[in-house]
Amino acid sequence: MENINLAIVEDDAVIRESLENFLAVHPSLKIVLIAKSMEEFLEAVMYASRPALDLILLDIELPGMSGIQGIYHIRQKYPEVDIVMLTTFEEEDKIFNSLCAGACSYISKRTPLATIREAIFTVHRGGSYMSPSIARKIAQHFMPKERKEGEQLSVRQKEIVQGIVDGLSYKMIADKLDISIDTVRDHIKRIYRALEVNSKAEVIRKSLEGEI
Amino acid sequence: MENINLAIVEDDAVIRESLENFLAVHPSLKIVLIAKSMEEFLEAVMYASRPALDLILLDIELPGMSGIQGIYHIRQKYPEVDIVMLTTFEEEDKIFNSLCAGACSYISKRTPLATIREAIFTVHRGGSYMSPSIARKIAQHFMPKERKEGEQLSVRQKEIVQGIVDGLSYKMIADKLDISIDTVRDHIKRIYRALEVNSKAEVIRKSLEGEI
DNA sequence: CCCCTGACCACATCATCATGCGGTTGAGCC
DNA sequence: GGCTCAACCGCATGATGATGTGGTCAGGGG
Repeated sequence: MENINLAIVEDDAVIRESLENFLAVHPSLKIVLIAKSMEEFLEAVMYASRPALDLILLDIELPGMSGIQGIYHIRQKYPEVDIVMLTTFEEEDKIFNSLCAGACSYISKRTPLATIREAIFTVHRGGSYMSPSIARKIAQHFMPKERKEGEQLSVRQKEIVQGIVDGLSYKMIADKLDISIDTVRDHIKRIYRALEVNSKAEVIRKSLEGEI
Repeated sequence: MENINLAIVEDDAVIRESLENFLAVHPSLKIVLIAKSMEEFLEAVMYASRPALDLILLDIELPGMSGIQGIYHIRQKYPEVDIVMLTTFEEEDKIFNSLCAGACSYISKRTPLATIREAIFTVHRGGSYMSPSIARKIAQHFMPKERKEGEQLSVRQKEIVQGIVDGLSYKMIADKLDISIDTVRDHIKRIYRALEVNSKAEVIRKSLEGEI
């Protein structure tokens, strides 16, 4: 029933070939393209007669263009293709840059081949698989950050912050909370001191990044 | 080697008991507490002599306090405990609210018991497991949002936006990009028109929420 | 060649923000 | 009762932001 056309972009010959050997024998998987770099991949898909690519296994550390840069190129040309990152790197910025660029799965190279294959099917079914350590980093990304003591805001102050984040002016916040604009100023002065900032911009950033 | 003390908070008797029956037989798992609501759970842990709880399986739709509210209470009292959400809901806001509150794993109730048990071990080892459909939603959360046509910014304009997001004043942006402050103003005017906003606040919010 | 566009710059004006100082009032605590 | 503290309010001043009008210059396309 499922029939998945996939591409592999990986510079390490050992990994590339072991992936190829393992995946190729599965009746539902068809490896339509293998490349050692993004440049080679992009070149190849140009000459290929629209291989109806479903999914790409993509390394990050590649010679020339990085895999993350590669994601942008792939999504520009083939927005429908699912991109699965397969890499040794587990740094947060690599993970988030990949996901922000449009990858839909991120797997460690230490993962057993059978699990990688499972992930391919999962992704193709509209799901996603993340290696456990990766998933934990992602979960932590959402968690409330640690705040220095004394950086807590009162309920009222949080209401004011919310107003700022919503793009309201002091006047509008005052109206909304039914207090004087000078009181709004007062609150904001204290908030700035508590958060050690001195502009609405910083408050918004801190708030949106979960540092409140 | 591993020995995990876990609690289950779940109001549905069928699910609760099937979880209990399945998990209890495993030699490494010890179910130290079972509750039908957050209130019952919080009551029970009060009287328990610090059961050295490692992990909690938590439902969202509970009578009384919701599971998401519960996460805050749990993390306040037991910051070290891993929280695994186990629920039928796959709405984005429930997922993200849970993760933001401090859950480190989110699993659909349709998941086979064996997989849930695996997830418990994975989480206890410092990893995380998300159901495929959940993981996909999380991945999509990071992806670049669709923009209305004409809302694209030039490279230079993006640099200006970056400056704004970083909390810089016009003057600082001008210095950084080595242009006049009036030019910065000029760029910002055009950016506001392109994004249909009229304050730095809105630009920061849009930018941080991936709408640029 | 002309036109258009993006990036650059200047000047002007009003609104909003940032910040300091001073003051009241009610809730909670020793 | 006296203390502290959050929330409330007012005033004042300098800095920054928002927006308009107008202009130069270089590069790409018809």
